[in-house]
Amino acid sequence: MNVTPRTADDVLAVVRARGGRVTASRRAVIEALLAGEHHVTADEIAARVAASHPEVHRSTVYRTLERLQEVGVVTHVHLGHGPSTFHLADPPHTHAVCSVCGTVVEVPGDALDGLAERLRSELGFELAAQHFALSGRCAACVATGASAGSAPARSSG
Amino acid sequence: MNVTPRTADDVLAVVRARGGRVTASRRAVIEALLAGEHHVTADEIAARVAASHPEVHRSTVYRTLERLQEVGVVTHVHLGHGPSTFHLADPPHTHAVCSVCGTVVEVPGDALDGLAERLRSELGFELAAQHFALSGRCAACVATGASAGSAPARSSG
DNA sequence: TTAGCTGCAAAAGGTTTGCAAATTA
DNA sequence: TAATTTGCAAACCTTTTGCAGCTAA
Repeated sequence: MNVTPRTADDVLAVVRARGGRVTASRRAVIEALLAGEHHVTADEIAARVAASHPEVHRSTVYRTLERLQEVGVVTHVHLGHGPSTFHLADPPHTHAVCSVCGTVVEVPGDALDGLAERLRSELGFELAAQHFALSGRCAACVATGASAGSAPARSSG
Repeated sequence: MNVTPRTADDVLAVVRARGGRVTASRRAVIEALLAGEHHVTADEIAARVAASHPEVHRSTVYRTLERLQEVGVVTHVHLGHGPSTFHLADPPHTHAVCSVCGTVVEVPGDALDGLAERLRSELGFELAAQHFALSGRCAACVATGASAGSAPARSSG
């Protein structure tokens, strides 16, 4: 049932179609999502929104993100120890996060097909590969021999 | 370098071998880990510890868990939206969490070998499959047709 | 003795919630 | 009008930190 709208109006149309209401706050959140990098935290979205709409409260951002996920146009991913990150629903793909330097690697969409197949046949488990990130060490850190220890990279100090 | 001790004394021996000190608090935390289910949150550990050692503060639990991870006898996994869960270091295996009912499925250790191989050859990425859980729907929920919506199972209300 | 632990209290994120006022459909 | 949505403030939960005293080695 997921769509992949590319404009704020598209997204808002879906929201309205599902009985949600179109408001300035929501448009602002959606635009922040459209303008953002691949992975944006709720806090970053709130900051972007605040730039043009200082009135919009963080709680509204959270509630809007929740609604957008219900509608199916937004997804969140747990990239690491920090906060969740959000992005517009995209063609299925997975993320792999380096536990040393925090780099996010995009994993080809079909890389988990075999695993998904096996989980389904052996355990009846239907994999949703987008919801959680894989963890490990990126090529650079493997080369350097760097190790994560117990204090992996944090987004902020 | 990871070992898999099965008694508190074994674990404490490793701690001492690494320059750590053996204390009542640490023994209590380790015993809570030994007694616990597969996946235990820091809070649950604190509760167990408090039963016999009311003096032990939550912060001590966290610091002890940190130390035990440095030593390599404890691991933590992000099972879902909630807090991290800890367990004694075990032979490598992965967890798959049902986003509907929260059931944790143990995934055979070699199930991710193919993926790991591919990540390594294509991206140079060294997968650490134990650190994050996979997400999806378990056999039961697939059968029922249940869907996660935006409010997946929580561990506590 | 001395480096490492501990308890305590307080703070730091990240996220949620109750409520009354404002707003959309 | 009726149901949603919002802002605000405050709470909540998990985890971290500063510090002074205690303790294992």
